[in-house]
Amino acid sequence: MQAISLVKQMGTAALQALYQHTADAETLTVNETKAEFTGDYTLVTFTLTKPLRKSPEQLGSEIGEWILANYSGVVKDFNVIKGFLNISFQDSYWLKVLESSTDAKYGKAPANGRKVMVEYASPNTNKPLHLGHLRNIFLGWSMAELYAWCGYDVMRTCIVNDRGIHICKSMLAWQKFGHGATPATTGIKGDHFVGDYYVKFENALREEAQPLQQRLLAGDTNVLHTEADKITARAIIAKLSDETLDAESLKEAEADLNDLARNATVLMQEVRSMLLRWENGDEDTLAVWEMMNNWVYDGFDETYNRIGNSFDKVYYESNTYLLGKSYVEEGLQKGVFYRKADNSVWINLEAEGLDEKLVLRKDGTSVYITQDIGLARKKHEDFPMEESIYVIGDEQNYHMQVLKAICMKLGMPFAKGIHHLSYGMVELPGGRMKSREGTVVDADDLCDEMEKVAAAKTAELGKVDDFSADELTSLYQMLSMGALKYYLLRVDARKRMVFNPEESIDFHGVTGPFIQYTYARIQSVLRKSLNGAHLPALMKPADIANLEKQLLVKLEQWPGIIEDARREMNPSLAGMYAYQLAKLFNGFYAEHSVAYAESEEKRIFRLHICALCAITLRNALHILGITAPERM
RNA sequence: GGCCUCGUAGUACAAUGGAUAGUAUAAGAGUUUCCGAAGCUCCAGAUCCAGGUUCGAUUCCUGGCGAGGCCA
Repeated sequence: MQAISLVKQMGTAALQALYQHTADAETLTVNETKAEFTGDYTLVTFTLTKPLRKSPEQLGSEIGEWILANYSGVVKDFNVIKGFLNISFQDSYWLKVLESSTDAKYGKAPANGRKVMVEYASPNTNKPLHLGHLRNIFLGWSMAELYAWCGYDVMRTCIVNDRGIHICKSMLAWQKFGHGATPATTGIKGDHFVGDYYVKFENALREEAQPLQQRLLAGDTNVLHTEADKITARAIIAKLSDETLDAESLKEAEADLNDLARNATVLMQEVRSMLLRWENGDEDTLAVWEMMNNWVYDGFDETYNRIGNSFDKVYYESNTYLLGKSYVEEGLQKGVFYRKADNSVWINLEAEGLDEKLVLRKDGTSVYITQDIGLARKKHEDFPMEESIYVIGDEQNYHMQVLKAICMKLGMPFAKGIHHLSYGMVELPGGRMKSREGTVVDADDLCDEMEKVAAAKTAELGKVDDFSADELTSLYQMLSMGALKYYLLRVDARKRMVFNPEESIDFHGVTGPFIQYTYARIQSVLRKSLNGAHLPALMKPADIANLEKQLLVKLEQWPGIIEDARREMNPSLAGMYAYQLAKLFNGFYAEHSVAYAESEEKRIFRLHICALCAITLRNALHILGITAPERM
């Protein structure tokens, strides 16, 4: 049992025995004892004063005495300061932790027979991956690792948004301006190649739309094709001349007018007609579509490969976007959905605290949520999981609430297990990334940059001058990814975060390389001390120094930390833990010599501490998708 | 307009309602005859504002100010 649970258990037992007071262990407050006080763990007694009508000090003493008497095998001593009962454990309790020092999977849970699916990344095929995708991918990967570590059968999946108006834009631009160029003929990575044509399209569109917008502003609505658009435009134009309008509304109105102009262009007409051809299965259109998407996938694969990502199963929207419609009929029959006079289909989620939501348009086409219902069902047919995690940005919080609520109402068996791992956007020091302003940080560029820095720092220190070129490449990969992944994962997933390029390539402080360094350092000590031999059997030391004890206490927490991280879907807990452990180890290492310890018992004892620290650091990094190098 | 997040040192991040609110970075000063100095040690700085609940509030509630997002 984890020490913290043990203290809670002792607490509840004491309350029962002393006061016949039944308390749930989870209601007791137990913390690690602060460094300035004596003790390992602290039970807070303030909370008990009201039901038991005793002073916090009195409760502390009485419970302390009782625990000392009844748990003498575990508890060595206690002291009471105000409402804090500080408990010290026997050394033997902490020494037991080292029984795991030869277990490479210390803290890993056995298989529990449960299945979980993690969906993440989910890119569009019209743009290369960027920094935001990286946070998403690293989170998804790490969640999968956390679940696997906790004994689950995990499937990593991805839904590729490979159809729709956006990819048609790239296709049209390529047909118009590409002159048959390919990634192979130009030497440009496939996803960037296709992305470039998307940008070319947007530029051409802007050029065509601008004069139309000017004419609209001048009151000439004849540039529009439908009567409805003309009416809308007149309303906007009237609004624009309203001098009482605030700046924000003015901007909105201008944007609306701009949309009208864009949609009135020949280019947009061509794109829409291309989408129709695609939907009707036109062979030529499908051929171009397939060719260009494959270029993109080649590019994505290259990036996935260098960042160490892979999926067990990839879903394509082009295969799944029609699935949801079949559930609309089912929903209507169950009375969960209802049809309005205009033939559109809706669901009322007001009882769930949400709104009325459209699930089928009046023309019978599905909306995003309908497609998502279909995919959710399909996933469960493919892999009957208890839990299904969606790693998606927090701008889709509402959408995901709706998806879950609808699946619940439809009585889908997996509905309760749907979790939205909602993460915050990555921003730059100057604010949000904006493609129009060219501030989007490209994933490939970023990886290149990180590798350069890793190479430069490694060369500067000159510790691995004997490495081969391949070994160096592999090391730079580990270090650059260590820095980048740790930087993006150390922050609570739910929160917005700022990506500062300068800090992200720092190798000091709370960083991946700091932890990697600590690991490599321990490995070096173990190599030299053991000289290829096995770790000698643990010998009980005469005493345990403070820094040694702190390490044992920290190591003992590992299995609990990782379970917390999984349950809270927060990999940063594993990241923070790894940093704290590395930090503690470095402090210990500076103070105590391992190889030249004061006695043979101490030397072997410390070797065991080193071994378990190394194992735990390596495992913690592994869960973050980071590889720990033997030397660096 | 309706709904949802978030406001902590210069900056970036921590803190199940608990002890003097932690850590990193940026600045300065130390530290290598000995296991890896990408390390370690020392030295300062913060809870947006106003109320409320509580023995105790960064945390919970109400109002304000500020930032971001979603919906039509």
